[in-house]
Amino acid sequence: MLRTHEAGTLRADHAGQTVTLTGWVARRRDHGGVAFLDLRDASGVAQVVARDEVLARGGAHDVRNEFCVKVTGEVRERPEGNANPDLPTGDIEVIVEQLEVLNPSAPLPFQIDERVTVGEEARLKHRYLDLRRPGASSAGAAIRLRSKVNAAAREVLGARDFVEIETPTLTRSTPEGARDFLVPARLAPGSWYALPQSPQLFKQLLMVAGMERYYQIARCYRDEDFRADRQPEFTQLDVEMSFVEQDDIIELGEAIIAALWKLIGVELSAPFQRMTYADAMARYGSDKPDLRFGNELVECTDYFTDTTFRVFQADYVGAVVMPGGASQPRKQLDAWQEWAKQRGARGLAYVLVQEDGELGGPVAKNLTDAERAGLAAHVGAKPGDCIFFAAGATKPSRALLGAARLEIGRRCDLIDESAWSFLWVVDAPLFEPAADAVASGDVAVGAGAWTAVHHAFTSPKPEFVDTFDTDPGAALAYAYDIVCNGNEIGGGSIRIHSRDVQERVFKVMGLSEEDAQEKFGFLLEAFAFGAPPHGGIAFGWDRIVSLLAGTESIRDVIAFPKSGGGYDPLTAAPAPITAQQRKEAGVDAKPEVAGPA
RNA sequence: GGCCCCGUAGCGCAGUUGGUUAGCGCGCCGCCCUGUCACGGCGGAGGUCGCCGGUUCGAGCCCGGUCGGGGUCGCCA
Repeated sequence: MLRTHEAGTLRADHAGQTVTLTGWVARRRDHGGVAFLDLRDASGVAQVVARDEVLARGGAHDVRNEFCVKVTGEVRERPEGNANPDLPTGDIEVIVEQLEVLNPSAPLPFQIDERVTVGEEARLKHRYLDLRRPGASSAGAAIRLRSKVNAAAREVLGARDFVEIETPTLTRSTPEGARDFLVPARLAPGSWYALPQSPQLFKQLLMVAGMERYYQIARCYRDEDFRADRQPEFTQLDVEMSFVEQDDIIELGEAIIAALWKLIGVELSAPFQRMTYADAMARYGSDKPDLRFGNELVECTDYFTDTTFRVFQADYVGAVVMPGGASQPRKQLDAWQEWAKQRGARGLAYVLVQEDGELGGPVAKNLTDAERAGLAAHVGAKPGDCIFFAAGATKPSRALLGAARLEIGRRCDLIDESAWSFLWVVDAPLFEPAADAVASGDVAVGAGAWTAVHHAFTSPKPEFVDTFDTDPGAALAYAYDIVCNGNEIGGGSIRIHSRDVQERVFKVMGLSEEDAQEKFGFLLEAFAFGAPPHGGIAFGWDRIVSLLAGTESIRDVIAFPKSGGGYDPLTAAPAPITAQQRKEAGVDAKPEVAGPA
């Protein structure tokens, strides 16, 4: 090693020792006759003092920020009154005897200082400098935490005899949910690999292979539009087990999550709360409710069952209360309408509960005296509150109210930011009407009236095995999602292992025998050879690390993230290819026509 | 793809109703400084105001378009 000690580890009991440190000049305070350098390495910072002959020989005056240097000198307790209580190494300093510049630094594109704010674009373009920035909330600290998170998960899984197995990243395009990234196959012009959206099919094959307990910290690829919490390549902790039931996977999931949160000093008590999908939707208008605060939706359909107000003559009427919302200025209430319209709703009806208990707002005068009399009590509103209503089809109305609940939680400061709320959402429907999926632009896998909510290999719960194809709308999936503070951080299911059930599921989805063979033939064939009952789960690793690190975005926990549009500001990828590359890749090969168009 | 916000010096930002030479902090360069710790002092350099077009006597500012970034909804089993 070029050094004998790490800068951040020096303490008063090192006094008298001659040490050699290596690192970067974090800051210099040059007094002419004496110069102080803060020398930073990964362990922290130590003050280095250069004086007299070292100064005279030159060097110390010329050293600037972020020069990479090697310093040899004696550790000394700082003179009386000069200790710095803000630094772990503040009691000591190193008196330079030798200073060697290992590598100078060009002027920096931005300052490497935890106090200075720098825009994300600049930080990503010079990510290696961004990662060099110190501090507990720095990007570098998040990346280091991520490594510990990986290790903790491996420890839990290793102790339970899980096998870590890598699966291909060049694979076949299969109709899952998202758009595939495609890679041209040079040796088969006109044919393409796809990057996996997840190792789903491979991990099921590994169960057929008798591995019994598989996991992988797997990179996944989905070619979809961007969001703050989305990257075109992202990471899952992917797990699959044979001979298990839902409770086994849930118990394992809780053990992993508990081990991760222990890293940040949080002791979680298992088992976590469970809630049915139906409950979550009814009470929170979301399949991933944030339980750090209450303020639940209130069902009002029955309350208004005989109403004369036409807006409330709907399949569903629900409400959510905004505490203290009655005092919002008109402009603010109008802004809520805009907010609702942005979400595709017509608006957001509201009633203001005045301090004297009278109801105000445009909706109130459309209600009968009897409706007005009991309304505040029915929804649990107090004088001074605002009641928001949604009426119409059940699903979108609840979604709107759920979004309003979250917005109210934020605006009214109802969320306990120090709390960790974990829950499992279970008993989701197995299918949804394909019309819903098509209406929302989804690409239905099959041509049927129904499409899988989770994916086509999710088993119905045992009690629906006989009836799911005669009454698809009622069937519940043997699936589970884990939710933390309103974020879905993982989800999985017990898979179908029976040929018969799988064929019936495909049939409900309108997937013909031939289609199924064409798309998943290799999996179906594998299942013919004594496939064991199995199930698993995948955790959204980036989001989990982001929650643990307390960062706004998953970008902060990825070493080299992409910015909007899938662009990498550092390498400037994606980039054009040469004509030669294009020719070799076979990108322009004309596929053979399969049949009449 | 829809909607909203932002592009001014290397970085972070200000710039009034459209009006003379576009400012501030940090950083950068030079000189000075022996106990600082976000050291300090003096001096200096650095700008096609994202780009194209329009309105105007005159545009950083107003209008249209475009590119880039961020957010949000759609989408993401």
